[in-house]
Amino acid sequence: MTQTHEPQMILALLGPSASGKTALSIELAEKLNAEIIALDSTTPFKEFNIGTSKPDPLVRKKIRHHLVDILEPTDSFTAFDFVKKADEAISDILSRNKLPMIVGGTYFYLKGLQNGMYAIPPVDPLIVDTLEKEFEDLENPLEAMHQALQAADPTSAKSIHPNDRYRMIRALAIFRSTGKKPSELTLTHPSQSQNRRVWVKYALLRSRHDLTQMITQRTDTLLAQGLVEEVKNLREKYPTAKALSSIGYAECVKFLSNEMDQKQLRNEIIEKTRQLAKRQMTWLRSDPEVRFIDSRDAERMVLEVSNLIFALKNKEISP
RNA sequence: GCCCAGGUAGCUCAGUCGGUAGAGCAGAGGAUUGAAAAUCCUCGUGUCGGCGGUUCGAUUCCGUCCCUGGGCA
Repeated sequence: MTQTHEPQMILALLGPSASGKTALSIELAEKLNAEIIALDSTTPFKEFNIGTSKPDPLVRKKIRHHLVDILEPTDSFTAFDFVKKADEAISDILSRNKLPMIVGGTYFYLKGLQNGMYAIPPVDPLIVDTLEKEFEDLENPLEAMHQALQAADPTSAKSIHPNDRYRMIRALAIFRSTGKKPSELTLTHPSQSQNRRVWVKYALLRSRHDLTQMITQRTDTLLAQGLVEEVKNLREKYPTAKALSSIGYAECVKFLSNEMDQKQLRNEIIEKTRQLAKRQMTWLRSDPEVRFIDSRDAERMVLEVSNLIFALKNKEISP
């Protein structure tokens, strides 16, 4: 660790869906002179507005948001794309002497950003297609897949459940495409200054009861804002857009195809969102670095973070 | 009023040729490295509608009552 490079602090504000991250992030960003990077899988897409609960343009004029509205609805977006773009945004924000603040609930992306991703070229989709076809006609595709994986990379076969079709295909595709065993790949970080970075991660904690209420409330708001109409247009213009299968959108698509009524639509969006929130909580609990806070602790957070920034600038602590 | 079909887990329903019961969904917990708002794993005791009868033993058979559908009057 050289003393010539001062540590760089990155703040993350996490929490389950509808926990109130967005509102709090605006407040914090103003007080901490921060810019926001959206940690989200659907927010990058233009025209997906209501269902993604994007901050409105007025707010975004005040506080700069990165990774929002950067892609056409039919573009693809992966964890790797996120890591690359988020890393660029971090460097950019730091170069302007501001605080990068990552806000969102897609923890899988954050993990990639913090720990790095496999340094392999993208797998040709054709390889995946071929693999799918190879197995689909067999009498027991899952078992055959697992056996193939066992032969290619026993370590992966041990850690991937025989029913986890998606991960088996991915591992086999990596093996076929690179000739390397997925279990032997190492993670590489896109940024050279990675070891200077200090991560401070907070997560908004809410009681299950409160969260359910907030999810219900938000679902009603989205519907009142015209989510169905938005989906109707998007489905006509971009029927193949991947984001149409995300929560809120997928349910509206079903509603528009008369597969459910208005009441079921509302209930299913609430249900799916709650299930998402539950999975998000599992990620957060598994990370010992995450500090859980109550939304009323915003002032304390500002103080803590300000002190940390000051300390880092004066090199009182080392990363 | 009569006839038929039902009343079993929070919901939808299997099942027990009589030995106190199990799936899907919901719910809870977990995993997770290029689709992740995706995908996958684990977790199932409930007066088997009430009361009586037969029986060593009834949720299962019989009787009766109640409730819900549907039909006939």
